[in-house]
Amino acid sequence: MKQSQLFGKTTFEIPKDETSTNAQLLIRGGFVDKLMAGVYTYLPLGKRVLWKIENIIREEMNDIGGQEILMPALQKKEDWQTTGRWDIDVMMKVKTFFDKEYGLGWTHEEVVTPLAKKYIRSYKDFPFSVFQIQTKFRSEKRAKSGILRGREFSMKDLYSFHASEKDLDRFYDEAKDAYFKVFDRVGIKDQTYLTFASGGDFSKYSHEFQTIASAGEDTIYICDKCKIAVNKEIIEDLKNSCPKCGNKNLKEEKAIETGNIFKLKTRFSEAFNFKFIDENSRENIVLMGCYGLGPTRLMGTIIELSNDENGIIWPKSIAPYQVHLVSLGKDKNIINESVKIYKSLQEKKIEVLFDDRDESAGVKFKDSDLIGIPLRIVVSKKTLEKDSVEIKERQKKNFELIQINSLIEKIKELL
RNA sequence: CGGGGCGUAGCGUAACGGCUAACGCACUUGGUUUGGGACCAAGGGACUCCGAGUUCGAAUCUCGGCGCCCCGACCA
Repeated sequence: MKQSQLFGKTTFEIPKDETSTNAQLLIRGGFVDKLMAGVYTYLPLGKRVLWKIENIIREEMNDIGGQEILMPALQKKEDWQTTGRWDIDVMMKVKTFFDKEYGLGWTHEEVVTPLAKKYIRSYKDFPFSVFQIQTKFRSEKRAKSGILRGREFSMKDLYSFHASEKDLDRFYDEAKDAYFKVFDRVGIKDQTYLTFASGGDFSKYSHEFQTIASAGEDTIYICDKCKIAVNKEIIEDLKNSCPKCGNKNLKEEKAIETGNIFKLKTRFSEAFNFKFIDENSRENIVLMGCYGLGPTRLMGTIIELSNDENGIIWPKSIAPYQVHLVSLGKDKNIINESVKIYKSLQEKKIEVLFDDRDESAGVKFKDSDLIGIPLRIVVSKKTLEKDSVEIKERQKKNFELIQINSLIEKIKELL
């Protein structure tokens, strides 16, 4: 992609109404645009990052047998009334000209349960799980912290269905592992803790995945021995101790809830009377689990964790482009060589953003740091005199001069 | 939803109740520059959030609405 053609623009000014790091950097870097409180447009750069995060999640969900579907965001009022959740304050409702009401989905149990019931009757069909990556709507009383808490946001929600509690437990653990694989691949595993939290109206405890960050809204207590944590909301129930080893010496931290998994058990299967026929030809109630992970929140969290005074530092796995090719100077030779390199990278399927703009070196370097692409390659008069280009990793201070004919090799080594 | 703050050009800001609403960034044209947010010259762009009121006169004061941000409560 040529940067001169890129839709979206970097800006030096800090948006007045944004105080969170993620929103400031995303807006300044031209990744997102705010339409209103908690509602953002993802511009080309931001959309690419989101796309990569979603794909990582998608792969891990596929790996544990999740089958991707897409459910409607516009939902039936009657189904929400069935579970008694129609009149919940986070629910956004829409009304037609003829006063017919619909709900906008903030979760999908009310769709997925009747859906599964329609197709599944026999024990032979269990277990199974379906997931989607979709837009959720929540009427937050106060949207805040940039893309960390929006009123419209992207969500991966997985729902699993089981014939026995034992099988639900098994899958629940597999999902837990899959979540940590996602956190590992997007570079925040070390800061992310499996956290005991309240179970809502479904079960005693649920598990959250809490990522340590000063921008976090949650307070958790970490047991260093077990690498697990407890959410403040239940720490007193547990007598201020680790639920695994009883350790009372817990460390308090601020954290962002990046994921949440629940054993729903029979909460929704009962509401919708979702039963199956077992081996003995008897009817049995279905057991369910649900597993949420928000790509947009994950994106914001990663920025909160990975930035410096100059901008974002994207992990390689989710950077909008792998390489930022920056040409300095208007000299024909420089332009020709840069275009040549640009084309050769494209041929090798290396994702490259080519800063071909007629801007000063200062502007280009500042923008490059702000956008935060992992590898920066500079082509200038100086480097060309030695048939070379300069290559620099975003998170490092020093650069290296490298011969143009061995550039591709070097890039592959660094990526 | 309670408390606080703020709405002026695309963005960031200025303007005592009084002249044609000013400046920087961005944008357009021409020229000089090109290794860490360059310079010169010439331009275009505003129903000062909306609606009432006070006043000879309102961006400025008053009331109401809407929006945005922060703190809290609530929440993926």
